Amino acid sequence: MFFSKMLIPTLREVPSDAEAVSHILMLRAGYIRQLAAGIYIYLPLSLRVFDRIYKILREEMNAIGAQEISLPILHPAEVWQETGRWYEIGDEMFRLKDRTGRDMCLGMTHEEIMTWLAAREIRSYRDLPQVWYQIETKLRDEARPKSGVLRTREFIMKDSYSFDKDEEGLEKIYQLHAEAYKKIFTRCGLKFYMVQSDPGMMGGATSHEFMAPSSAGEDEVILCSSCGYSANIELAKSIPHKPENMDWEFEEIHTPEKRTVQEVSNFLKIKPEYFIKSILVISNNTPILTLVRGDQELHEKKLNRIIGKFRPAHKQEVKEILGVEAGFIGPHNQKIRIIADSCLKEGVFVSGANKQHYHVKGIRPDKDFKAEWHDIHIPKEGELCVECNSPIKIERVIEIGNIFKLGTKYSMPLKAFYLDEKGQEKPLVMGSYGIGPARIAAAAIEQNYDKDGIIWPKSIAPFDVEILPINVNDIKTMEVAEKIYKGLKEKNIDVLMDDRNERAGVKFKDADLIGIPVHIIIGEKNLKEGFVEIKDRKTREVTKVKVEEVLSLF
RNA sequence: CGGGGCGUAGCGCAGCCUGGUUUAGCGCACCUGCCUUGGGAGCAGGGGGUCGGAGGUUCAAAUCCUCUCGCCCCGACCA
Repeated sequence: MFFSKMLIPTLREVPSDAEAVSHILMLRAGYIRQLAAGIYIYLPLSLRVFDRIYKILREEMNAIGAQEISLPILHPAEVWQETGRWYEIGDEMFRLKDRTGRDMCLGMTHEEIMTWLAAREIRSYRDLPQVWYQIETKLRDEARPKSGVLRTREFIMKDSYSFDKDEEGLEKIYQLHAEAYKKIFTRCGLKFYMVQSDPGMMGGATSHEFMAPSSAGEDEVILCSSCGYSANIELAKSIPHKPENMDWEFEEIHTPEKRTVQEVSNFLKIKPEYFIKSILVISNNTPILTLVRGDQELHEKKLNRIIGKFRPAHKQEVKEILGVEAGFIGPHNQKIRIIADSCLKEGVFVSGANKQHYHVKGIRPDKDFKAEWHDIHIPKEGELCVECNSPIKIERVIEIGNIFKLGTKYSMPLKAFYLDEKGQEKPLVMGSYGIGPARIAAAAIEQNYDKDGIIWPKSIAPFDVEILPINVNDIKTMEVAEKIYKGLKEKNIDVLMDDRNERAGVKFKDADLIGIPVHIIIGEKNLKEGFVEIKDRKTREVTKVKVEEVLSLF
């Protein structure tokens, strides 16, 4: 491919509304343009990257026996109504009507449609298992599209769905997917972790996420380097360090106008880790008192899984329900439900006294209050692993894939049944598995760039080699350039030739920006001695090579 | 949806506070010519703007006021 024939609109300056590295570089290097919030145009260079990612996806999916099919993006409402998601999902679903007034929606995922198909076409245990996948567009009306291509409203996803006769079969195909995913991300040149993830409010099911470490990510995971425990921070458990046990007697202390943990801590000269932080929340119109240690924060998602939807109580409500101003509330003598973080189970603490301007010191769990114990704090770096007691690390990550055990959540309502060996009708046991190719590309950039531009992993680069003839008006230069170009193409190497009549600086800058892994630089001076240069984009190492020997290196 | 920021040429920005010396400007990009060819060259000439939109105040609005649309960031959300 010749540079002059390809749409590669590079930008010298950083577009003002881009912040994430991958966003800036994809814009500057001429890979994408933005049409509207969360809606992108993919230019020729990015299509080449995607094609390479798709190829890897197909190879690895086919290798585990998955079959590619293609489902519509436009769906009739009825299918979604049957599983109830038509009603459960809110504004995130794009909805529309056809000309006859029939309700339709744009697919944000394809469990319903795949199950619809399975319900019609799978009848016998002899047909099982089946794994179907597609690489198709999804549409979600995201509340906040962000970070360029990382969170968009329209995006392509590789999604596969497995149908089995039982849990055992599901487990097997789930593991096959996990292995395939590891191969895929490894082949794409990414650093990644497979972590436990929140299966959502549906309960029961297991799920894992594949996470590429990057500061541009929206998620955080905790990692234990000693036993390998890894989980999304939304459900990750951890053990906070235990402070030395104090042998305080129960006593009320006057703490005038001292409300926050920090204020009381300073006032009493007692560290926050000896405090019980009491937070009143309202769930289902019922007040619940939640307790975390003074140096911890309440993890709303974790609490959400225990008590369902909730909101913090208003100041006025605290006074009405507990009879004392927020800031002086505590767990003892409370009659309402109490949920406390496990790290408060042992020890002697300070908390509000349920009396204006007073706190109590020497409060003991179980003796002075009863609670349901759960891990409800936000984990912090350096806390201990629940599995092996080693210090944990926290890293920011981009979610690049997930795998889900669905069970019969979709097969039941959509009546996707099969007949087993005994002629008994049973629901298909399902799993679903997703990968976002655009996120792979963006994560690859986030993990591989320098001040001059992108450094693509070889496997997903838009081209393998870029040839840079410095002076296109020099006949000898062009002769050699074209010879190498042809030779590489014959070897099935994807090569971009910068045939533009531009100054050397412009070509070098653009080549570095675009990030093709290998550059062959053809300059007049070197050529006089029979040499060209081969430059490694990543290491910037340049080697002089005899013109005749170039092709043998590839 | 809450909080913050920003909309002036393709891109990056100045001008706005304090309305009129602005025929709306600068850098880059673009077009023509010369020159140049190893890290985004130089000189000369040139094209490109309903100042996001609507309404209002005023003799006069990019500039002040009201409404509205769009985009970005933080948070909530993310089946």
